[in-house]
Amino acid sequence: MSWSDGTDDQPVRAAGAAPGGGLSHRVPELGALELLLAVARLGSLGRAARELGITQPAASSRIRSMERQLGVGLVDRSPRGSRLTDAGALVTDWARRVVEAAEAFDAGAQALRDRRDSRLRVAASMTIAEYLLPGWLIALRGQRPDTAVSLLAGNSTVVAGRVLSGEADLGFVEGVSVADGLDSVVIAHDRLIVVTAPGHAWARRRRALDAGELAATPLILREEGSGTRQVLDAALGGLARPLIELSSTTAVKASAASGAGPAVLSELALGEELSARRLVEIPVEGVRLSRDLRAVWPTGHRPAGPARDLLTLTRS
Amino acid sequence: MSWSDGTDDQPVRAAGAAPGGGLSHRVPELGALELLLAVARLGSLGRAARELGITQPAASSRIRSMERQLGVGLVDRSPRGSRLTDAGALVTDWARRVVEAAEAFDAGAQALRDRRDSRLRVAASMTIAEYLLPGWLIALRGQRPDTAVSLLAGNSTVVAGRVLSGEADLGFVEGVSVADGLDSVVIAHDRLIVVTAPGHAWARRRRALDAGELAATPLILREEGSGTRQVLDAALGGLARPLIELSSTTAVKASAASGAGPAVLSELALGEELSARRLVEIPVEGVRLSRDLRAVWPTGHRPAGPARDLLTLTRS
DNA sequence: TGGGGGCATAAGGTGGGCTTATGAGTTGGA
DNA sequence: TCCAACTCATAAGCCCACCTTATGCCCCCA
Repeated sequence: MSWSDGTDDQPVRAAGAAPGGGLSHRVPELGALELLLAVARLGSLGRAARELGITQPAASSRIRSMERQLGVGLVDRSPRGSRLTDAGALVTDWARRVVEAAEAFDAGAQALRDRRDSRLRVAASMTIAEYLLPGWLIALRGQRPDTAVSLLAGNSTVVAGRVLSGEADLGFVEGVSVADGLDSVVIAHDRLIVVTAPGHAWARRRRALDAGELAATPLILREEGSGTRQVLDAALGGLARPLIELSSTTAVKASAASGAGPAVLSELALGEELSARRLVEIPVEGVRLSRDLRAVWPTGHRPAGPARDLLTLTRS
Repeated sequence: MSWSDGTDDQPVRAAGAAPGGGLSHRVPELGALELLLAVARLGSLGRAARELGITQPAASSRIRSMERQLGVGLVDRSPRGSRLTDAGALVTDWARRVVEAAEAFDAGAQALRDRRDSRLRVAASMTIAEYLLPGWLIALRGQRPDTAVSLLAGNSTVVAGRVLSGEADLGFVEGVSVADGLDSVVIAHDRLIVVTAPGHAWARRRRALDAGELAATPLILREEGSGTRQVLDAALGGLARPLIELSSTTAVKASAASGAGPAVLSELALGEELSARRLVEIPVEGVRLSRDLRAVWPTGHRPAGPARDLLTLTRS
């Protein structure tokens, strides 16, 4: 073997596409990615192994097999510790994204268990549960690690019912009206955005779209009955014309990004697509495409304890 | 066993936080998440199994063990196929995020191998390689599945050198100046953003910050020498005052989100943090915090073939 | 010069996930 | 009416990936 001295600053090298199929055969398991992050942070295979509760040989072998799998050296080993290579630093950044998504998955899934001993029972609409709640739960766990949270997801009616009946301590709903017997506070805004592929003609417009143009143009949309569709129909007066109707937000994004046409999506569902310019936002004026996201609780029973902690987190 | 009829619309239930430690023990492996997505899309365990190249019993067992692991039923089985439960739909949405991050990881890692047969050799600065290139590679793979891409990441000087020497077909750099002998086109803008936790005093300001205020306030920053730090120092005239210096973008985000103070970060590094309001943007005026991201190639040798395809993808 | 921290290698155990083989429920057409 | 085709579940067995323990080499420093 060769102890590299860790000072060679040769740039990262890399190459080629492969046949494809079976993502999990080409991407290391989550445990290996976690290990890589620990090595990057702690500067030693052994320390990283201890932190994850495995032995040093296990860590050594796992990093090595990850390097074999990727075909790239990730770590410069030396008798004084281990540092990432340039390629390793890049891979670690990409790995961090995967692990962060896994953390959000974990936070959500934890709350999806029906546990009687939970100290905070939350009811939330689908959009909020999908996009916002995992992040809140991670933040709440950071502040109050011992707070067990349970989540019930449903439409606004279900959420209101659970909160009113005391089966949930705090609710989160989207929509303009709030059921009788509930107090609420606006915690965020769900804005619908018109997007196209960067190459689309609208991406080069200088003027904002108006309601007439939007209503006259066939759009890539979620199916009728979806939340975003309802808001759009209401804003346009029930006139939205579908170019294609798709059943998942992901399919709509993919279709729009491939240039099939303009799409309308919640800004919560976009994010990386916009910053990476896979999709670009088309300004719109004269159309009310936003709705409030609200926390709700029984009138007069201002949230206290863990519910108050969560509410504080979510408010601007 | 019981064939559920798939029509019971009871809402999603869920609960509680757990001790912690060992993310990979609580989150299913990537292969299992992929399988879940395939089941959701195809509506049948068997079809999903065939698509992934495994047998139906393997798929059945894997979904079942995932349900055990998460403590939540994900799929309603019936003799006519399988549909997601409400909880399963939510879990699937979260899983999709993980798999998308894994796809970006894969696209990047593929390109990080040193392959001689690659048809397109790209050199890119770190920021671009980290945040933008994986998405471009996924898009390029969608259009030209047979194009093998190799990636070399380094600073602007290295990138320019490789492109000039013909070792790279196309380069991507950040910064104001372009080396002699290179033509370039602006493909995107890297804007630095001032962010704070939502509870920070600045989040309630009505006026935009000016250069003086920004220079006078200690900020959470990347270490000296980092790209974002250079831009900030240049914009402020070398005056940026660090409150804390951290060595990774992630650490800066975490620190700012916990309320330690204002931070300055590339908008590429933010995204979900902003839309989920873990961080909020503070408007700034009178300071030039943006720089161009450019594609570069040897003067006169306009990119052709795969390089042209990639260039087209990246341009607005 | 010995101790401690770093990493690698070798040998052995265990379990998760795969396969094949089979059975049972539902649907629809011969 | 019954068989073919689809769905999923269960059982038995195999194999490999990953872990552990035990050991050795290298380097630095007191």
